[in-house]
Amino acid sequence: MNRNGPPSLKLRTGKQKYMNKYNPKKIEAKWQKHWTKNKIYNAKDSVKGKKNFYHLVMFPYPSGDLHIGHWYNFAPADVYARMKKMQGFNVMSPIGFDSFGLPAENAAIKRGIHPCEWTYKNIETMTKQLESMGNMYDWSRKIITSDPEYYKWTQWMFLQLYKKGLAYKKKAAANWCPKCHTVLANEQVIDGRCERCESEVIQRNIEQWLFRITKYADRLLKDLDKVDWPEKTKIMQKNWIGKSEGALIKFEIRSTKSETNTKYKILNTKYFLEVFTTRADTIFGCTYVVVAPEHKIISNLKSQISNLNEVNKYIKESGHKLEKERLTENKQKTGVEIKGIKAVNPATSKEVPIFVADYVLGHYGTGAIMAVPAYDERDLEFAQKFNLAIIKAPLVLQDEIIKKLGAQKIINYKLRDWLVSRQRYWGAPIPIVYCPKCGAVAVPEKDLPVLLPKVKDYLPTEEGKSPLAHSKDFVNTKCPKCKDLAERETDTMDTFVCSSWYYLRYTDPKNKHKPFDKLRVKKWLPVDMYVGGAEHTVLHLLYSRFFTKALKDLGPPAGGLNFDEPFMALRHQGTILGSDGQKMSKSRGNVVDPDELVKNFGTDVVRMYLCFMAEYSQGGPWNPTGIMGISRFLERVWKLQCRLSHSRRLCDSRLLHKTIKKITEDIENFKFNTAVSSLMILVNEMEKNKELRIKNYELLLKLISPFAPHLAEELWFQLGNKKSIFLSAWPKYDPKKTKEETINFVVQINGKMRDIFEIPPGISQKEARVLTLKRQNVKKWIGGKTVKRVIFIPNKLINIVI
RNA sequence: GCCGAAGUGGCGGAAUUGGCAUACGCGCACGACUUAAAAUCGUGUGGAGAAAUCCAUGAGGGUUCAAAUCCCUCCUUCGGCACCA
Repeated sequence: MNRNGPPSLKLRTGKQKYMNKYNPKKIEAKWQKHWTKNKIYNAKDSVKGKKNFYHLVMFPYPSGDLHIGHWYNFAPADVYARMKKMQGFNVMSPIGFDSFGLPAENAAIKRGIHPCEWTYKNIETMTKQLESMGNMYDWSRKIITSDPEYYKWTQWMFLQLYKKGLAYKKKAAANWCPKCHTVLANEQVIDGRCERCESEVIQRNIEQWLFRITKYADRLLKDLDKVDWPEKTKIMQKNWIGKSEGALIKFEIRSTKSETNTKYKILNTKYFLEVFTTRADTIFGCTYVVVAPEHKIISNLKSQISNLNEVNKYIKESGHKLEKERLTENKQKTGVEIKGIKAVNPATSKEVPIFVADYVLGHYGTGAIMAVPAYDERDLEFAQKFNLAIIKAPLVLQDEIIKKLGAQKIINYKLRDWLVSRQRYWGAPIPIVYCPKCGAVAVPEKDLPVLLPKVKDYLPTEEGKSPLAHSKDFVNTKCPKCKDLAERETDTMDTFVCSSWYYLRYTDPKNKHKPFDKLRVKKWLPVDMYVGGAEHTVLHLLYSRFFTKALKDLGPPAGGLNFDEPFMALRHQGTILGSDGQKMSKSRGNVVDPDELVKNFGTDVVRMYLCFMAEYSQGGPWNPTGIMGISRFLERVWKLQCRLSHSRRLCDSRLLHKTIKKITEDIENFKFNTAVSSLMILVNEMEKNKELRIKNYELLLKLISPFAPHLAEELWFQLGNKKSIFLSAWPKYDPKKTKEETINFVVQINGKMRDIFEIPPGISQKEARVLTLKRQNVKKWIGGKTVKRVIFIPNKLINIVI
């Protein structure tokens, strides 16, 4: 250890020049090796006398390059984890790779390399990059979601959900990306476009697998109260789940055979059209009703509809529309009246026309609405276009009318079931076999994993089938039940399925018999602190919460978890922009390369600058010269060693205690920028004295160690310590010493600051007044005028109103 | 359109139960060291003014002894949702 430097700093005091130079490259490599060798960051499942603390960052996708955004997520998070460790927690901070999924595949296709090779090569590169950060990861728990040892259990999870009816297959319109050749979950469609390639998404009828997340809508909403998450994120999830309370109201249908006959009659078998509304109070103003194109009334009553051809033509046209067209801003409302039938407004008993229009959504509520143009903008627009009656009828009491009409109160959610099948190669195969006799059969658990074959032909196809469908070896199998010839499901799972349970696997990454050991999970979960991007608000974060709840409900052996929220606390990092204030992109040429920065400044400088440069949740533009400030600062910390002495002279014990308090609280609150600033103030102060007590230097090293772990460790050992600084205790402060000895007392005249002087704490208003009025400055400002009023804030200020 | 966050020196940003606006850093200027430069160290640095002082936290109003902070109206930027009845 430390063969090149002096054996110990203890003797180097006073005039002696520091002999060794701060060489980040050398010490960073040295300590990274040392930490790995001594496994100081490997977490044991329990340590006597220590509380477990599960610290988690969102695991990266192996894109092949650890960019500055990753650094901004991981480095400050590591500062937090290191402080927790030093505060005496048994911290687990694992890392892995979310390696299945569309983007890897697209990139692989672009470069003509097999997705598998591409992915694992990237994992290798990124592992090295991650190691260069010097974070306190427990590498022994590394997981890779595309490893059969991992996706075996992803498949197992699917089967548990399937057995409980939480996974099901159905044929229905789904979001289809024509470029990626796959269906997408609702959450993956942004502005009517594919979130990956930005192609316009179209609706396509395809057989697909879904998870019944809607069953958990209410709990997903309610349990948000249990977690310490950014309010913004909670609100976004709430909006996404979209709860609304309303009523189902039945409109009876009357019909006539001919268009000229104006008399409508009740049908032989009574038929009711049910609408969902949150505004039952406006029912007297309902002048027509609208059904969605896919509403079953059209086929059910087709014999009664006199303009069936026209209606069917409209339905066909609206079905061909792009999802985007249906939702754009220049949405011109379209529709067709369904002639031959009328609906009866149950409140007024009047007959109203029925329309089919695609501004009503088939999948929400009952797919039918009562239109009240006087109280609803959308209905108004439609009514104006089609010349329909607009009646501003007085509102009635909601509850009373619901009762009177015998309507049913219900709750609706915007949330839709999670579509998990993908017609792509690079994912975990869905473990289902189709048998001509037995139908869909789950692959027995003992036969898992269903291995993803390494096929040459991994390109996606337009026909709506996974590339796996071309692999006969894969498709052809035997029915697990009757042993007859059968075929495998060829779709793979959405990568978000893999990431919905990875935080559980970290507790038991090598388990061959179970996805995880329940006791181990109990020791670590729920996650104490989760740090990652806000872009996952309605995807990963919602899905993981669903998984946790489902696993809890499933009970043993699948789950039986004793918690129903996976992440108790959550923090988001902001986005780092290029120095031009724009999003970083290769075409703009404003990309910041962290490897280059590490090469030039060292990891510690990069870590600390990321902490310092902005408010963490905010982020902001990269300032290429700002990093110099941190580089200089660490250099100065290094050089402080030439001032070391055994003298009992303290730098300023109040400042020391105040700094400990400030930094501890700032890190706890993810205010890394002001924590670094406090460190700078402390160092500025220490530099003012010629001598620095070793004890105080050690304290500084501890405070700086989460930010600049390598530098702190090096200097810590140079001082003669034999154990890692990260095994030492985080400094504590004396609350008494964080208070000022004297107070800078502010004098305001008419609310403006005119004087300031020192007072001992705790003096009374009377004393303060006397002292104040004696001051020359104050006399000048009062100038013989009458004092009308005096406001005194103890230990702060006095305001004299004249 | 709806929901949310934000707007402070030349720049990144501090300051929030209302109480010294601009901490800390970058940049800049001057000085020391140097043959010189870099590095380093020191001093200064919101604007106007000779000064006393005045003016400044997106704009305009308000509440208050006192407002970056609270209220109202508006503007701008960013993030999310977007025919969900």
